[in-house]
Amino acid sequence: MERQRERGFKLTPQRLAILEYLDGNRDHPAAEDIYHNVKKSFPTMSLATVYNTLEALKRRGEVVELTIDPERRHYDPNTEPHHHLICLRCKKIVDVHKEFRINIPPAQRQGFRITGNHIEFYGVCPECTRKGGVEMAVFKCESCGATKEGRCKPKKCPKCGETGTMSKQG
Amino acid sequence: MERQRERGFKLTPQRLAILEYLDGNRDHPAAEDIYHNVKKSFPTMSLATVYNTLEALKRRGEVVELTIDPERRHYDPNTEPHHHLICLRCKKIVDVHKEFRINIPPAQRQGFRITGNHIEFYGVCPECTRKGGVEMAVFKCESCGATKEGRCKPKKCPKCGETGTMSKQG
DNA sequence: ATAGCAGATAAGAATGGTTCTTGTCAAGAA
DNA sequence: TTCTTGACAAGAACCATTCTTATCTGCTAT
Repeated sequence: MERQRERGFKLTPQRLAILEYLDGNRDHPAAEDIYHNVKKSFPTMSLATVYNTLEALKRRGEVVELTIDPERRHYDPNTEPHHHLICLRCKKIVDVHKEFRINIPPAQRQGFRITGNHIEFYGVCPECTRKGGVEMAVFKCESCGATKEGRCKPKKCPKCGETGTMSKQG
Repeated sequence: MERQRERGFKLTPQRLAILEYLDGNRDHPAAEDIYHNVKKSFPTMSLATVYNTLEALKRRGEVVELTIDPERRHYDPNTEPHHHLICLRCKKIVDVHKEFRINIPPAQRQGFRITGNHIEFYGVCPECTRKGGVEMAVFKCESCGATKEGRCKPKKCPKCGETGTMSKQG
């Protein structure tokens, strides 16, 4: 990811913190995820700044907005064209780094000038497949103590929004 | 589309009106679109009823929810697996009725059990291509009088929400 | 330097699509 | 009839996102 002060994009400490969190991140975080994580090392960070920065990065093509999840938008710092695998159980999103040569015949093209495509593969991730049947577990947040029932460990606490703090309860 | 009273789904007049509006509709309407149009012939219709009905139809697999547009959810009464063409200018969504044989190699599958896929083709629709350059026009709603500037005729009035009421202003 | 400008920030209000709540009502069962 | 169930309308609540406002900071030209 470019980190230069150029074309009216000022690299402020806040933006740098967001860029650093995003850099190499493969979790497709939502704005709130970014906010909560960057806030740890930058307590005065505002959610509006996260949105502003994401908007600027989007315009500069340094981040891609994913509209896979109807609840919230997710952001992908990986801007090379790629596709996504979506777990229908735990809603996890993972990248697919393979080019598929899909040529849509002119008859189906309906006059459109096609410039790109994106494939969403739906399925069940290995973790959820393993927990296969109806097996349920309770997960507790180490940070705020909230609990949640589910088949897979939630990436993010549904209460306090922290990521990576949920662990399986005996 | 099935129109039978079965498995706890009561075919009330409201639901019938929604089903009739949806049946054969190729415009991928949002909940608000359905609400405004059904309201014409059913003035007491509530937006909550539209959402309830869409939820019920979704659970019964009679309608598919599209999360292509980050602004609002769109509903497609065409439940056969198909793909979509999206105009990046006017945000129009049209169906692509062709099966693409995409087999994702096990190395890329990352342990997922794949059950389906959906391809979004991005491009520019024929209407927007025609208006190619920077040409802009003003469109006025015949219903509420609101005006909007743009390259293509908006399907829906941004103010009153009626569809098909926008026409080009001299 | 100093003033002035442009863009960034924090805080919180506003927006708007979706969901929830409440009270009412109609249809079918007992 | 009375009970139960589900649907309805109206509006409140919710929550992700956007907007507004008032600072604040770092440039630039005077």
